[in-house]
Amino acid sequence: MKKSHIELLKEHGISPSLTRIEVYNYLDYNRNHPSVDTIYKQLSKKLPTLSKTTVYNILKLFIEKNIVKEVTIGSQESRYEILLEEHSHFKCEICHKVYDIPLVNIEHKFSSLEGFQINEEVVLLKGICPSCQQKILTK
Amino acid sequence: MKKSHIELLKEHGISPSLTRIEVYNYLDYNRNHPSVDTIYKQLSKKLPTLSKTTVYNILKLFIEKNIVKEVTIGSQESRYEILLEEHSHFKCEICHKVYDIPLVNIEHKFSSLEGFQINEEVVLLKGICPSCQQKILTK
DNA sequence: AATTTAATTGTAATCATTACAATAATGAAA
DNA sequence: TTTCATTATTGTAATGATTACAATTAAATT
Repeated sequence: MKKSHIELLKEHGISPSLTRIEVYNYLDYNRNHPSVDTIYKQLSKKLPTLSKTTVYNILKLFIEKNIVKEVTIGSQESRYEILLEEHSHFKCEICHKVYDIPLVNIEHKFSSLEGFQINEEVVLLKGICPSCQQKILTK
Repeated sequence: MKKSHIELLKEHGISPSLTRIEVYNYLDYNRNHPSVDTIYKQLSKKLPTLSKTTVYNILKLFIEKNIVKEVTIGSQESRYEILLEEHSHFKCEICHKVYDIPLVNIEHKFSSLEGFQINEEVVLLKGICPSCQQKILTK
Protein backbone atom coordinates (compact mmCIF):
# COMPACT_ATOMS: atom_id res chain seq x y z
CA MET A 1 0.00 0.00 0.00
CA LYS A 2 2.42 2.59 1.18
CA LYS A 3 4.89 1.32 -1.37
CA SER A 4 2.70 2.46 -4.21
CA HIS A 5 2.28 5.93 -2.75
CA ILE A 6 6.03 6.28 -2.62
CA GLU A 7 6.21 5.20 -6.22
CA LEU A 8 3.51 7.68 -7.14
CA LEU A 9 5.39 10.54 -5.54
CA LYS A 10 8.62 9.55 -7.28
CA GLU A 11 6.90 9.24 -10.63
CA HIS A 12 5.82 12.85 -10.26
CA GLY A 13 9.27 14.08 -9.33
CA ILE A 14 8.59 14.43 -5.64
CA SER A 15 11.14 13.03 -3.26
CA PRO A 16 9.13 10.90 -0.88
CA SER A 17 9.89 12.21 2.56
CA LEU A 18 8.01 10.72 5.47
CA THR A 19 5.92 13.83 5.94
CA ARG A 20 4.95 13.97 2.30
CA ILE A 21 3.96 10.33 2.32
CA GLU A 22 1.80 10.91 5.38
CA VAL A 23 0.03 13.87 3.82
CA TYR A 24 -0.63 11.89 0.68
CA ASN A 25 -1.82 8.91 2.70
CA TYR A 26 -4.14 11.12 4.64
CA LEU A 27 -5.74 12.48 1.49
CA ASP A 28 -6.03 9.01 0.04
CA TYR A 29 -7.64 7.45 3.08
CA ASN A 30 -9.82 10.45 3.93
CA ARG A 31 -11.80 11.32 0.88
CA ASN A 32 -13.65 14.13 2.57
CA HIS A 33 -11.82 17.12 1.09
CA PRO A 34 -10.00 18.07 4.27
CA SER A 35 -8.70 21.55 4.97
CA VAL A 36 -5.10 22.33 5.86
CA ASP A 37 -6.13 22.63 9.46
CA THR A 38 -7.77 19.22 9.56
CA ILE A 39 -4.79 17.55 7.95
CA TYR A 40 -2.44 19.34 10.30
CA LYS A 41 -4.37 18.44 13.43
CA GLN A 42 -4.76 14.80 12.50
CA LEU A 43 -1.19 14.24 11.38
CA SER A 44 0.20 16.09 14.38
CA LYS A 45 -0.84 13.10 16.45
CA LYS A 46 1.59 10.90 14.56
CA LEU A 47 4.14 13.58 13.74
CA PRO A 48 4.35 15.80 16.81
CA THR A 49 6.86 18.19 15.29
CA LEU A 50 4.77 18.81 12.20
CA SER A 51 4.19 22.46 11.39
CA LYS A 52 1.26 23.94 9.55
CA THR A 53 3.59 25.69 7.17
CA THR A 54 4.87 22.30 6.12
CA VAL A 55 1.36 21.17 5.28
CA TYR A 56 0.88 24.28 3.19
CA ASN A 57 4.20 23.71 1.46
CA ILE A 58 3.50 20.08 0.72
CA LEU A 59 0.04 20.74 -0.65
CA LYS A 60 1.38 23.51 -2.84
CA LEU A 61 4.01 21.13 -4.16
CA PHE A 62 1.47 18.36 -4.74
CA ILE A 63 -0.72 20.73 -6.71
CA GLU A 64 2.20 21.90 -8.82
CA LYS A 65 3.15 18.30 -9.49
CA ASN A 66 -0.42 17.51 -10.33
CA ILE A 67 -1.27 14.83 -7.85
CA VAL A 68 -3.61 16.94 -5.71
CA LYS A 69 -6.34 19.37 -6.59
CA GLU A 70 -7.84 22.28 -4.74
CA VAL A 71 -11.56 21.77 -4.57
CA THR A 72 -13.77 24.63 -5.71
CA ILE A 73 -16.57 24.92 -3.23
CA GLY A 74 -17.76 28.22 -1.87
CA SER A 75 -15.89 28.09 1.40
CA GLN A 76 -13.57 30.31 3.33
CA GLU A 77 -10.79 27.81 3.81
CA SER A 78 -9.33 25.82 0.94
CA ARG A 79 -10.08 22.14 0.68
CA TYR A 80 -8.01 19.50 -1.04
CA GLU A 81 -8.37 16.11 -2.67
CA ILE A 82 -6.07 13.71 -4.45
CA LEU A 83 -6.39 13.63 -8.18
CA LEU A 84 -8.76 10.83 -9.08
CA GLU A 85 -10.93 10.15 -12.08
CA GLU A 86 -12.88 13.29 -12.85
CA HIS A 87 -15.98 13.73 -10.79
CA SER A 88 -18.29 16.43 -9.57
CA HIS A 89 -19.25 17.65 -6.12
CA PHE A 90 -22.41 18.03 -4.14
CA LYS A 91 -22.34 20.37 -1.20
CA CYS A 92 -24.99 20.06 1.47
CA GLU A 93 -26.29 23.47 2.51
CA ILE A 94 -27.18 22.17 5.96
CA CYS A 95 -24.21 20.13 7.16
CA HIS A 96 -21.77 21.55 4.59
CA LYS A 97 -20.39 18.13 3.86
CA VAL A 98 -19.05 17.79 0.34
CA TYR A 99 -19.87 14.58 -1.49
CA ASP A 100 -18.11 13.21 -4.52
CA ILE A 101 -20.66 12.36 -7.16
CA PRO A 102 -20.27 10.82 -10.59
CA LEU A 103 -19.17 13.24 -13.23
CA VAL A 104 -21.99 15.50 -14.30
CA ASN A 105 -21.84 16.11 -18.02
CA ILE A 106 -22.34 19.61 -19.20
CA GLU A 107 -23.64 20.66 -22.52
CA HIS A 108 -21.87 23.65 -23.98
CA LYS A 109 -23.32 26.27 -26.14
CA PHE A 110 -20.10 26.58 -28.04
CA SER A 111 -21.41 29.19 -30.41
CA SER A 112 -21.50 31.74 -27.64
CA LEU A 113 -18.15 30.76 -26.18
CA GLU A 114 -16.19 31.31 -29.36
CA GLY A 115 -12.63 32.09 -28.52
CA PHE A 116 -12.56 30.79 -24.98
CA GLN A 117 -10.18 27.90 -24.40
CA ILE A 118 -11.76 25.65 -21.80
CA ASN A 119 -9.35 23.67 -19.67
CA GLU A 120 -11.54 22.60 -16.83
CA GLU A 121 -15.20 22.26 -16.04
CA VAL A 122 -16.23 22.58 -12.44
CA VAL A 123 -19.70 21.41 -11.54
CA LEU A 124 -20.93 21.96 -8.05
CA LEU A 125 -24.41 20.99 -7.02
CA LYS A 126 -25.84 22.47 -3.86
CA GLY A 127 -28.81 21.25 -1.89
CA ILE A 128 -29.70 18.96 0.95
CA CYS A 129 -28.09 15.58 1.38
CA PRO A 130 -30.17 12.48 2.20
CA SER A 131 -28.99 12.39 5.78
CA CYS A 132 -30.01 15.98 6.48
CA GLN A 133 -33.35 15.44 4.79
CA GLN A 134 -33.96 12.60 7.23
CA LYS A 135 -33.11 14.81 10.16
CA ILE A 136 -35.54 17.46 8.99
CA LEU A 137 -38.35 14.93 8.58
CA THR A 138 -37.91 13.37 11.98
CA LYS A 139 -37.72 16.69 13.79
CA MET B 1 -32.85 54.55 -13.35
CA LYS B 2 -32.15 55.07 -9.68
CA LYS B 3 -35.88 55.10 -9.05
CA SER B 4 -36.23 51.50 -10.04
CA HIS B 5 -33.39 50.41 -7.78
CA ILE B 6 -35.14 52.02 -4.86
CA GLU B 7 -38.32 50.21 -5.84
CA LEU B 8 -36.43 46.96 -6.10
CA LEU B 9 -35.00 47.32 -2.63
CA LYS B 10 -38.39 48.15 -1.18
CA GLU B 11 -40.03 45.23 -2.92
CA HIS B 12 -37.59 42.98 -1.14
CA GLY B 13 -38.21 44.49 2.24
CA ILE B 14 -35.03 46.53 2.35
CA SER B 15 -35.31 50.13 3.42
CA PRO B 16 -33.49 52.06 0.73
CA SER B 17 -30.84 54.05 2.52
CA LEU B 18 -28.41 56.02 0.39
CA THR B 19 -25.56 53.65 1.12
CA ARG B 20 -27.60 50.61 0.18
CA ILE B 21 -28.67 52.21 -3.04
CA GLU B 22 -25.10 53.01 -3.88
CA VAL B 23 -23.93 49.46 -3.23
CA TYR B 24 -26.71 48.10 -5.37
CA ASN B 25 -25.95 50.61 -8.11
CA TYR B 26 -22.33 49.65 -8.04
CA LEU B 27 -23.13 45.99 -8.52
CA ASP B 28 -25.57 46.78 -11.28
CA TYR B 29 -23.23 49.03 -13.23
CA ASN B 30 -20.12 46.94 -12.60
CA ARG B 31 -20.86 43.44 -13.69
CA ASN B 32 -17.39 42.18 -12.90
CA HIS B 33 -18.08 40.33 -9.66
CA PRO B 34 -16.36 42.82 -7.39
CA SER B 35 -15.00 41.95 -3.97
CA VAL B 36 -15.94 43.77 -0.78
CA ASP B 37 -12.67 45.61 -0.96
CA THR B 38 -13.25 46.83 -4.50
CA ILE B 39 -16.74 48.03 -3.70
CA TYR B 40 -15.51 49.70 -0.56
CA LYS B 41 -12.63 51.49 -2.26
CA GLN B 42 -14.72 52.72 -5.16
CA LEU B 43 -17.69 53.91 -3.14
CA SER B 44 -15.45 55.57 -0.58
CA LYS B 45 -14.75 58.20 -3.20
CA LYS B 46 -18.37 59.25 -3.19
CA LEU B 47 -19.14 58.35 0.42
CA PRO B 48 -16.06 59.33 2.40
CA THR B 49 -17.41 58.07 5.71
CA LEU B 50 -18.22 54.62 4.36
CA SER B 51 -16.87 51.80 6.42
CA LYS B 52 -15.95 48.35 5.21
CA THR B 53 -18.13 46.77 7.84
CA THR B 54 -21.08 48.53 6.28
CA VAL B 55 -20.32 47.00 2.93
CA TYR B 56 -20.17 43.58 4.57
CA ASN B 57 -23.45 44.22 6.35
CA ILE B 58 -25.23 45.44 3.27
CA LEU B 59 -24.07 42.54 1.14
CA LYS B 60 -25.11 40.10 3.82
CA LEU B 61 -28.54 41.72 3.90
CA PHE B 62 -28.83 41.71 0.11
CA ILE B 63 -28.00 38.02 0.03
CA GLU B 64 -30.58 37.24 2.72
CA LYS B 65 -33.17 39.22 0.82
CA ASN B 66 -32.21 37.45 -2.34
CA ILE B 67 -31.17 40.28 -4.58
CA VAL B 68 -27.45 39.50 -4.57
CA LYS B 69 -25.53 36.29 -4.89
CA GLU B 70 -22.09 35.26 -3.75
CA VAL B 71 -20.20 33.94 -6.75
CA THR B 72 -18.52 30.57 -6.40
CA ILE B 73 -15.13 30.84 -7.99
CA GLY B 74 -12.02 29.38 -6.45
CA SER B 75 -10.77 32.54 -4.87
CA GLN B 76 -9.65 33.66 -1.47
CA GLU B 77 -11.92 36.64 -1.20
CA SER B 78 -15.64 36.48 -1.82
CA ARG B 79 -17.08 38.02 -4.93
CA TYR B 80 -20.60 39.26 -5.47
CA GLU B 81 -23.07 39.88 -8.25
CA ILE B 82 -26.64 41.06 -8.46
CA LEU B 83 -29.19 38.37 -9.10
CA LEU B 84 -29.84 38.24 -12.80
CA GLU B 85 -31.15 35.55 -15.08
CA GLU B 86 -29.26 32.38 -14.32
CA HIS B 87 -25.94 32.13 -16.02
CA SER B 88 -22.60 30.42 -15.69
CA HIS B 89 -19.08 31.69 -15.22
CA PHE B 90 -15.81 31.38 -17.03
CA LYS B 91 -12.67 32.16 -15.09
CA CYS B 92 -9.51 32.96 -16.97
CA GLU B 93 -6.53 31.20 -15.46
CA ILE B 94 -4.17 33.89 -16.70
CA CYS B 95 -5.81 37.23 -15.90
CA HIS B 96 -8.30 35.78 -13.38
CA LYS B 97 -11.10 37.81 -14.85
CA VAL B 98 -14.49 36.17 -14.42
CA TYR B 99 -16.81 36.31 -17.40
CA ASP B 100 -20.54 35.79 -17.36
CA ILE B 101 -21.48 33.26 -19.98
CA PRO B 102 -24.84 31.94 -21.10
CA LEU B 103 -26.22 29.26 -18.87
CA VAL B 104 -24.46 25.97 -19.40
CA ASN B 105 -26.91 23.13 -19.20
CA ILE B 106 -25.91 20.15 -17.20
CA GLU B 107 -27.08 16.65 -17.69
CA HIS B 108 -27.68 14.79 -14.47
CA LYS B 109 -27.22 11.16 -13.84
CA PHE B 110 -30.14 11.12 -11.46
CA SER B 111 -29.94 7.43 -10.83
CA SER B 112 -26.76 7.92 -8.89
CA LEU B 113 -27.95 10.97 -7.03
CA GLU B 114 -31.02 9.32 -5.54
CA GLY B 115 -31.96 11.09 -2.37
CA PHE B 116 -30.05 14.32 -2.91
CA GLN B 117 -32.23 17.40 -3.16
CA ILE B 118 -30.59 19.74 -5.63
CA ASN B 119 -31.29 23.43 -5.09
CA GLU B 120 -28.57 25.01 -7.15
CA GLU B 121 -26.22 24.08 -9.93
CA VAL B 122 -22.96 25.95 -10.16
CA VAL B 123 -21.02 25.64 -13.36
CA LEU B 124 -17.60 27.19 -13.57
CA LEU B 125 -15.47 26.85 -16.65
CA LYS B 126 -11.77 27.53 -16.37
CA GLY B 127 -9.35 28.21 -19.14
CA ILE B 128 -7.87 31.04 -21.14
CA CYS B 129 -9.94 33.95 -22.32
CA PRO B 130 -9.69 35.30 -25.88
CA SER B 131 -7.78 38.38 -24.80
CA CYS B 132 -5.11 36.38 -22.97
CA GLN B 133 -4.79 33.97 -25.88
CA GLN B 134 -4.01 36.95 -28.08
CA LYS B 135 -1.36 38.15 -25.69
CA ILE B 136 0.28 34.75 -25.68
CA LEU B 137 0.34 34.56 -29.47
CA THR B 138 1.86 37.97 -29.95
CA LYS B 139 4.56 37.48 -27.36
C1' DA C 1 33.85 14.61 7.49
C1' DA C 2 32.73 18.79 4.93
C1' DT C 3 29.75 20.96 1.90
C1' DT C 4 25.78 21.62 -0.60
C1' DT C 5 20.95 20.98 -1.22
C1' DA C 6 16.43 19.98 0.21
C1' DA C 7 12.90 19.64 3.84
C1' DT C 8 10.90 21.29 7.81
C1' DT C 9 9.99 24.50 11.35
C1' DG C 10 8.67 28.87 13.77
C1' DT C 11 7.64 33.61 13.87
C1' DA C 12 5.77 37.45 12.17
C1' DA C 13 3.08 39.77 8.62
C1' DT C 14 -0.91 40.17 5.72
C1' DC C 15 -5.51 39.86 4.36
C1' DA C 16 -10.48 38.64 4.61
C1' DT C 17 -13.98 38.30 7.70
C1' DT C 18 -16.62 38.63 11.96
C1' DA C 19 -17.92 40.27 16.66
C1' DC C 20 -19.32 43.77 19.10
C1' DA C 21 -19.89 48.03 21.18
C1' DA C 22 -20.54 53.00 20.12
C1' DT C 23 -22.50 56.47 17.49
C1' DA C 24 -25.57 58.58 14.24
C1' DA C 25 -29.72 58.77 11.66
C1' DT C 26 -34.46 57.80 11.08
C1' DG C 27 -39.18 57.22 12.16
C1' DA C 28 -43.05 56.74 15.33
C1' DA C 29 -45.53 58.14 19.41
C1' DA C 30 -46.65 61.31 22.84
C1' DT D 1 -41.53 69.22 18.47
C1' DT D 2 -39.63 66.49 21.91
C1' DT D 3 -38.94 61.83 23.33
C1' DC D 4 -38.27 57.19 22.61
C1' DA D 5 -37.28 53.22 20.01
C1' DT D 6 -35.55 51.30 16.04
C1' DT D 7 -32.43 50.98 12.35
C1' DA D 8 -28.17 52.10 9.94
C1' DT D 9 -23.53 53.03 10.05
C1' DT D 10 -19.07 53.27 11.97
C1' DG D 11 -14.70 51.91 14.29
C1' DT D 12 -11.89 48.87 16.82
C1' DA D 13 -10.47 44.69 18.07
C1' DA D 14 -10.50 39.65 17.48
C1' DT D 15 -10.23 35.59 14.67
C1' DG D 16 -8.76 32.60 11.09
C1' DA D 17 -6.51 31.44 6.74
C1' DT D 18 -2.56 32.16 4.23
C1' DT D 19 2.01 33.76 2.97
C1' DA D 20 6.82 35.56 3.60
C1' DC D 21 10.90 34.61 5.23
C1' DA D 22 14.62 33.42 8.03
C1' DA D 23 16.39 29.65 10.95
C1' DT D 24 17.08 24.98 11.69
C1' DT D 25 17.36 20.22 10.65
C1' DA D 26 17.93 16.31 7.69
C1' DA D 27 19.61 14.15 3.57
C1' DA D 28 22.60 13.62 -0.21
C1' DT D 29 27.00 14.40 -2.48
C1' DT D 30 31.75 15.26 -2.88
